[in-house]
Amino acid sequence: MHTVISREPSGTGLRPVSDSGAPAGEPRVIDPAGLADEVSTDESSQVRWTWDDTNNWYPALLAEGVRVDRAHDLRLAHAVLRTSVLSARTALAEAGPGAWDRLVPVPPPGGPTAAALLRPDRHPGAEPLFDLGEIAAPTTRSGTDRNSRREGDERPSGPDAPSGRQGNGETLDPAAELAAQLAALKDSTEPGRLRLLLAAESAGALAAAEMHHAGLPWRGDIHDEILTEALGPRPRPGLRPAKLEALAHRIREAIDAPPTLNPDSHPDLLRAMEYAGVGARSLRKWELEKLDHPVIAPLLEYKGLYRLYTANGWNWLDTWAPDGRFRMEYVVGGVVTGRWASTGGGALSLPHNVRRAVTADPGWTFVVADAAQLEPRVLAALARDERMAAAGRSKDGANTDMYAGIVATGAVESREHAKVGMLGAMYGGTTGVSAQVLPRLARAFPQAIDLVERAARAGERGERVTTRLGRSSPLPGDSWAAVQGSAFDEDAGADAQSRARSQTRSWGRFTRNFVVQGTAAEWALCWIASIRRRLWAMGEASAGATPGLAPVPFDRRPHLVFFLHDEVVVHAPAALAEEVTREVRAAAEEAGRLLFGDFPVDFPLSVAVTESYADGKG
DNA sequence: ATTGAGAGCGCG
DNA sequence: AAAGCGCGCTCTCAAT
Repeated sequence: MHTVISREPSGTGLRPVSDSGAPAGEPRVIDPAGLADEVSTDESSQVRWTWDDTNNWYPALLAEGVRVDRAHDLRLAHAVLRTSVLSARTALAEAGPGAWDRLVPVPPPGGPTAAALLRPDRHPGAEPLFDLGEIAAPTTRSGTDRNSRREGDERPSGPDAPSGRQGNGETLDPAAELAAQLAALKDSTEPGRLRLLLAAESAGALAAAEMHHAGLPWRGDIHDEILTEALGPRPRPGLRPAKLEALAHRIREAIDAPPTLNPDSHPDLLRAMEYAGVGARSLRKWELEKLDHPVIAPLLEYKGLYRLYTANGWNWLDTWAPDGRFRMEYVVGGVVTGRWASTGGGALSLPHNVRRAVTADPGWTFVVADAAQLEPRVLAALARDERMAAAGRSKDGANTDMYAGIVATGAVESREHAKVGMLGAMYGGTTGVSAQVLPRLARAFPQAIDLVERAARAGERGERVTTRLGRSSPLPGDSWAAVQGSAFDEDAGADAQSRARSQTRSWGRFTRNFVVQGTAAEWALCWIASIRRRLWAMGEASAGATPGLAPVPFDRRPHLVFFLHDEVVVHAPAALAEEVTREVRAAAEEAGRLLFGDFPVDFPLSVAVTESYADGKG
């Protein structure tokens, strides 16, 4: 049972729709302010709340203390059904692109991204889901404060935000779209897989909104301590931190450069180094490390600290975690493979050296869980390669390292060879150790290697490939075909041909990786969907909720605070850490079964219970 | 002043 | 050791 929530001229529309897409009751229009009550009283009946974009509705509900169990995000679902080969022969996919294809993700409210997206110059050709015309235009930001939070950034959201109409005047009819999607599922070649994918995608959208709402606990004082220790005290605006300034001085001395040399200017620095005879042809870390010259040590140290200062320094702290929480702006399904992306704050590349600032609240703790060697295990299951799966299976409950297991089969000599060999197989490596051991892996695990090879060949032919649950890769763009075509011209030069060949192989590497990375993303989506359901269920009893009274909000129970491709962080009352650990492990088993049924593949986790994220593996 | 590129590095 | 997949972010510099 679905309830479609929509923005109507006279209020918020609620339409009951059966799983077949037929109306299942009288549509109603309610006062937008009453939506939270409506949702919370209906939550017991297992309704799937259906809306255009989760971020248009859910943040406001969370703000009122209402958690949603199940949802259907029409924008995300449409994107999957539009491109999946499993639903290619359905009315939805055969219809031309429409308003639902032009939607862009709605940013979570209250953050810098929401304000930035209101600028009319963003996303030419695409329209945000809210109507620009009805929202006061923010003042244009200057370059220097582009990343700073400001007063007045809040935009209307949830029931107050117009969602029925787009900026270009096209209308979105959520009920009609739901009906089209349910029909597409029914008519697809693998309804079960696609249904699971859409459910997982929408559950992910709920989890992302919840993680944004709760925020990642962030100790600004510890972060400042890390920075001060590494860089010296926070400098006045426009100046370098003391340690960076000192290193800049040493760099100039080592290459006899004038005090005006700015080490941040790559061309200038490279020229000065050439003049001093350092022999560097780039400033890449791993190339500098090969050189022997007095400038190398201070330069490498400078680069490291410079990175910390510019990417995760005091400005970052002010912008992204000013109040003890880092509120990540996840973009669910933001990567072609189905992985999440993020905007702002670099949430998905949080450097290890600042993770010490991620500290649990007093009386609470983190459960940090990481799926060990997720992608090779996914590949083994995807290819139904029993021998590779067996290499990764845990013996007597011990946490088996899959790469060690591969070594134990005798296929390769060392763990390192197993690792780079598998990575090369999944990424399409053609050189070095990875290429050397590939034939041995192919002999030992023919099914698994064959799967990625076939995916690569398909991509090279310009075909789509598809993940376990049905997410298909995009077709190469028009310029791809143009380059291919030009290689077949009568007068095609050698470089046109080699360009075409290199492009072909490159797309093959993309599709080769797509099936593995994309299926791993689906496993992870199922994992967090299961975790969030389990945490909610266990929290009800343990949080001391009283029947008849308002339930304890999700962020006063064990709850997800971070998700990073194959890793989660749960923030939980310390006393519940063991129970949380059990549930997180059970969720991993459940995810494996959902994707691969009874195929005997293990997805072991490494789990740490810790006050600080820095202690949770690395 | 603003914008787009290239370089480089962080994460999985 | 620095190839091969997927991202976001910040810097400089040249073009507008």
